[in-house]
Parts: sequence; structure tokens; C-alpha cells
Amino acid sequence: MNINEIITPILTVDIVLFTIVRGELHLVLSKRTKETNVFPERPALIGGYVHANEDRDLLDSAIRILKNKIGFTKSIYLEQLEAFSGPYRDPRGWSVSQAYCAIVPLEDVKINENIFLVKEVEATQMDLPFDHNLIINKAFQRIKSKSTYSILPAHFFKDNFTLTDLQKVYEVILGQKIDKSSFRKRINDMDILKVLEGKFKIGVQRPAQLYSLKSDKSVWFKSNIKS
Amino acid sequence: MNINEIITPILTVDIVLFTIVRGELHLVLSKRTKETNVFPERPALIGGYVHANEDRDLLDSAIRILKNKIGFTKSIYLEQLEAFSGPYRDPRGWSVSQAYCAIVPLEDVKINENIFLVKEVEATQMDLPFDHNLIINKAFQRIKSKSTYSILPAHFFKDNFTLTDLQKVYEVILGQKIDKSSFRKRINDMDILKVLEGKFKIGVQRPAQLYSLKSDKSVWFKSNIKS
DNA sequence: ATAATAGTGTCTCTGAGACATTATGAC
DNA sequence: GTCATAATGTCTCAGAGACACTATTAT
Repeated sequence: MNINEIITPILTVDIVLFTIVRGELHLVLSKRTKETNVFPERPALIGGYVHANEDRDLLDSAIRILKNKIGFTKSIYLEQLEAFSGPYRDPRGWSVSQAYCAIVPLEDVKINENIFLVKEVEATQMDLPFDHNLIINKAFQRIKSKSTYSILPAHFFKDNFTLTDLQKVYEVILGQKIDKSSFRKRINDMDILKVLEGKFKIGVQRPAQLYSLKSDKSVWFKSNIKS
Repeated sequence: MNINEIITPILTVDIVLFTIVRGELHLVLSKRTKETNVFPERPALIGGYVHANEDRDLLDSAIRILKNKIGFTKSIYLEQLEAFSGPYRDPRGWSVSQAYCAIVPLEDVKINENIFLVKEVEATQMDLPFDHNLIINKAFQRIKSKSTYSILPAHFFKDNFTLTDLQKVYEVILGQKIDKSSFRKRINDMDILKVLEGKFKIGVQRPAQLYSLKSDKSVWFKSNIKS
């Protein structure tokens, strides 16, 4: 044991929480408390300290923090992103923030004075404390990348959705139009959606078949990598 | 400030270091010291504590640890993998280990009594301390996945290599034969290799063109994600 | 019927893999 | 010349995208 092992870095978890509002990608941010001595009352990523006495692991820390701030929901998608670290990113000292990337249906977010929505931070040129702009950047890259080969965007919906609605979310994330026919072929090949027999979305046109994710397990903590 | 913020978890870095020995994938492991009170003298991943007073960030911790144990080398590939955490994975208490995935040419490893090679741990059914078997598992999945769409396996070579040698490394990692023609087409399309004009590997057959990576930057800390 | 959107079918082009062929050195 | 391996060319097939067409409801 030497001196180095005694200066233990600060350990926090930050969550980049995405949701869709009226067809546009938004972030759920949290206003920092009045009482904190670093960046009080500034909007920032939802985050907090790891509580070694109650959390089973870092994922559990993230779940606890989300539960406290937005009200927990079973249908949240949560995935470890990357650790951000160094002596200067937090004014309190050498710190590690384990970032998580999360997706939640808007209906499951309890918006209040401390929790609010921001249309994609980069577009609004909003300047966030710590290295939160960088973290958001990486998180967005991640969901964009995964959207090219996985069903990930389905997690923006609570219970069920039509293929047209799902396609619109893919288009928003990827920033480009997708051909309807090939989109449906690809989704079908994935074999990950369940047809909700007899359930349709009704509008002023032909009713649309509703689908849901086949397995709730896919909601949880998928591997980082295309298998 | 409450009690939770005072119990700060142990913070370490572990490196899954891959190399190729006579055409087979190996891990570089390190024998734990006699003096440590957890798993003394057992083989384990190369790792150590984060030194807040000297490391600029976690990547820098990983570089320092590698430098001390295997002798640092410019040509190492190093990438953040995933954080492993919880109260039980380390007998000393609630801990976080930031795992890194690394690739090094065999010539750059200073083998000694504490540093040695193991042919793919899973194959040998070797039981490692902590959750190191799990970490190795994830690391292997990662390099396998990246090998399907990137030039990553080129980092197993020090200065230069032939396409045939490179292909053999891909085949070992992916566990399957690759067609020579399409392999070369793919590599060529990546446009990431430099032809070393006039440099050939000589054998008892037609000399083979030598190549190297175009940019040394690609050696370093690539994004997690297929861009 | 018409409007509006859901959902499917067809064609083309590209790219990966299977396989064959040619190239170049040592001997 | 032969042998061994490097390097390239050709063919086929499957999948993605462009686009056109059909289906089903409300009005």
C-alpha cells in the first residue's frame, strides 16, 4: 500500500437518456440541485454517486438513479457506454463517470421542474457542465450505429407500435429516408417482432398492424457488440 | 454529503492483452505478487490501481501499467472495453475494474517469470481469480466482432506483414477459413494499408508484397463503434 | 368513388464468396 | 522444367434499394 492507493477517485454514473417527442429525438436532462457546490441549478445529464452500500453493481446504480429522478419503468433500455475520467472533468477532483446510454418512451418520464426535455443538445448548442456534451456525442453515435443493424429504436415505444411509426424513428436517428419495402424486409428477417393479432392502429386510413418486441429480455443490457 | 459517498469503491484497471504465437491466439498474463493478500502468485490479467496523482485518465493508467509490466511499446493497440463492478468480484470489497482490450506483437512483449503466455484461456479451461474469465470472454467477443469489419488484426504485427499472414490471423480469430480473393478485395476497399514498394517477404516461392498500416493513428484508441 | 396510408411485389445493381487461372520466385 | 505460393479474374447468387402496384379503411 502506498499513497497512490489512498487518493481514490470520485466515482459517478451519468445517464444519457433519449426519448422521442412528436417525432423528434430529445434528451431528458436534470437540473442540478441548488445545494451542490459544483454547477448548481445547471441542466446536466441525469447522474449521481455510486452507493457501495446499496448498489449491486454500476448498472444497479444507474437503475436506482433513474428510479429516483424519472420514476422507474420496466420498459427502459439501458446499456453501458463508456467511462470518462481524469483530474479536470469534475472540479471536485480526479473522477470517473461511468456513462450509460438509455432509451425510454416519453409516457414513462415524469417531467417536473427538475426533469425536462431538450431537443438534441448539439442542435441547440447548449453548453453543459463537466464533459457532458462529449458524453452525449458518444451516446448518440452509439444509438445511431446500433440502429443500422438492430431493433434498438423499438425501445422508444412503450407497448406496441406500427412499422410505419418504427420506421420514422429509424429515419430520425439515422438522418435519412429509408425505403419502406426494404425496411420491412430487414425487420422481418430479424425475427424479433411479435405480431399482435387483431390489434390495429386506427386512423383516417387503412388500419395498421401493431407489433411489440418478441422478448422482454432484449430490453435489457444487450451486449455491446453485434454478435 | 452522506455516508454513501464516503464508502468509495476500489478502482482498478485490467488489461486483456492478446498476441499471436506461431499462428495461435494467446493471452499475456501476469503472475500476482507474493506480497498481495488476494490471490498471491496466481496468474491473472495484467492490472493495477488507478493512480490519481500521476495518471491523466484511465487510458493513461492502462498505459502506465502495461509499461511497467511488459515494457511499453508504441505499436500497442488499446481500447476501452467495459467496466466490471460489484461487491463480491474482489475480496477486498466493492470494486470497479475498467477493462481494456489490447493487442501487441509478440516481439514487443518482454516475457519473464511474472509475464507469460497462455493459449486462449477458455480452451485450456484455466480458472482465473476475480471475474477475469468473464472479462476475457467479453474481450474475445469484441476482437472477433471488430475483425468482421475492421483492420484490427493488423495490430498483431509489428512493422509489416503480407496479406497471406494477415488473412491467417483473421482466420484464427474468426475461427473459419476465408476466401483469398474476397478477403483481398475487402482489405483493398478499406483503403487502410500502405504498399511497401519494393519490400517483399522472401521464401521458397514467389515473394509476397509487404504492407503496413497507413496511419499510426489507427493504432490508438479507436471508437467503440463502426462509424 | 376518392383520399390516405398500409402493405407487397418486381426489377436492378452491387458485393461477397466459390472457384479457376495466371504470375513469379526457388530449385 | 517443377513446385509452392502470390495475386488476380470470372461466375453465381443473395440482399439492398428503387419503384410500382395492390389492399383496406373513412368519408
